[in-house]
Amino acid sequence: MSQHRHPGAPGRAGAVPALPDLPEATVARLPEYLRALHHLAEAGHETVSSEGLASAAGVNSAKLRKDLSQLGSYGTRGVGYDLGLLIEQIEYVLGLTQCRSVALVGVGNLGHALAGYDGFASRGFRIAALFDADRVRVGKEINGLVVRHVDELPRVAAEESISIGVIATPAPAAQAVADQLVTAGVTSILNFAPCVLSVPDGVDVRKVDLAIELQILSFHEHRKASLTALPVTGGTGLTALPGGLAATDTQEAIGT
Amino acid sequence: MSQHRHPGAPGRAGAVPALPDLPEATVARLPEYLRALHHLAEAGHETVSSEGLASAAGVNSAKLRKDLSQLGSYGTRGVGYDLGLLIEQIEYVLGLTQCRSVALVGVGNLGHALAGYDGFASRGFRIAALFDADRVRVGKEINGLVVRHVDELPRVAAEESISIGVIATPAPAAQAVADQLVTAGVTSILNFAPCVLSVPDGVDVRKVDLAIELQILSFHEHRKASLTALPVTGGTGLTALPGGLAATDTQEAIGT
DNA sequence: CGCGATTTGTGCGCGTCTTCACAAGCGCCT
DNA sequence: AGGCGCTTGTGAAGACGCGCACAAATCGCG
Repeated sequence: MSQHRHPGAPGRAGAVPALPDLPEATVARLPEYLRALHHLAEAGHETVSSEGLASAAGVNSAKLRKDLSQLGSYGTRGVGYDLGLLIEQIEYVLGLTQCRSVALVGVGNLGHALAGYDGFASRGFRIAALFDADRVRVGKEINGLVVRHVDELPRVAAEESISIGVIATPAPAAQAVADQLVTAGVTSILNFAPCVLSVPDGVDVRKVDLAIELQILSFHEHRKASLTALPVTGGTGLTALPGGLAATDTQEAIGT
Repeated sequence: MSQHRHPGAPGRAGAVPALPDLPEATVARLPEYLRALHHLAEAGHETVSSEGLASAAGVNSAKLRKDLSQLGSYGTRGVGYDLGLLIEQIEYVLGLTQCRSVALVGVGNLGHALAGYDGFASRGFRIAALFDADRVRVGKEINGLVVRHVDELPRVAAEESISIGVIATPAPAAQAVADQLVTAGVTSILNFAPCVLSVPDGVDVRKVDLAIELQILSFHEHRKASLTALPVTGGTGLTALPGGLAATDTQEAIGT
């Protein structure tokens, strides 16, 4: 235990070390920690305490320590965490040590923006191919990539060893595209179309629906409005706090 | 109890009926139910069972019933839910009976796409103003709206009675924009910038980070790859299911 | 060398969310 | 009118996640 044991250090060749089955909530936060770590590293820091990293990531420090402890013991008591080591570990666990190729289907309004989004490349993702079903868009060049027809998906996916598919088509076309992606061997899909995708077992689907986010905010607006309408109920109401409180990720400062 | 009581039917004038304090997880699913309901209504259905609506929304039927029961009793045993009534109720709870005005700050790559996204208008949101700090972009017209300088935000926000602010700026500018939005009286923010926002109490912030979604998928890819590397452990491995299984919202079909 | 300051790692209690299973209620058919 | 099948609404139990609080460990300094 005293010896630093890297459960899955990149140096260890072959024999994948069976990732330690992290809780889903932890996995969802690791990318945020990673971003905060890179930010701190660029600022010149060598180490960081759980408190410092937690505030940079917008989470509770105990939660952060518990999350990191699930990756192994990479901190030093009394000192904190070594930035380089921690970045290396999280990137390994997230599978970012290899550059992953992404296929983007649907270069309409949103797809066009995604194709040009530089946040992907900077995180180790390479948009390897663009597809669309509209013959008008096929052949157009976006950000150095030529839009291909979606029928070419199986062939190109095999050539480029696509590991993630992004669906940015209208909702009616999304299921067919998902089927084609699955047939082409893609086992992870990020879906921006506002619909439920049906995929076989073993395929991961994450959905991002921009309108849903607004509707959730709308609910909270509605609730806040209904509360201020009867200001008698609550205790002191909105007591103006110091104001330095950071809202946690996708969570409102009010309520709890 | 036998009498249908609408806790907050839109007909009831004045005296906001104190929304019944829904669980956050339920609120996050209501928009998905709403979308499925509209879809079913367009298909000509009058009523729907919890099973039918659940599969259309990609969730467990028991969960759906519990979610809807928190709004009140709007189903009929032996029959199901009345589409029209349920749509009306959910829209009321989510605060969608009034059209909400949205201010979009940052009309770069992503912001440009958001400004042209028709999924907002169809859900009752009106993009009322566009802002940017770059003088080059100010004055440009996008989708019938003129881009204004961000300094005009306070004045315009008051004129247009903005209720939600969307931040689509680069990360370094996001905090300053958030501060300006808060100062202008906006209490709900949707943040696309990859950074943590610090806002005073009472302000809701939801964050959407496209790169994080990809990193989560990358983790699952990595895990799946490490599992197939040792095919002895699991039971029968990927037993090809009938294939009609719907993946639940932002949740993978594998695992658990 | 010892001690105190500091920080990590974690056991534990609590609240939330999910799921099962079933009683209660409704409509239809005979 | 009565019974039967179907569906909702909900109690209870289990799983999961969160945050406190503290023991264990490490560094620096006298």
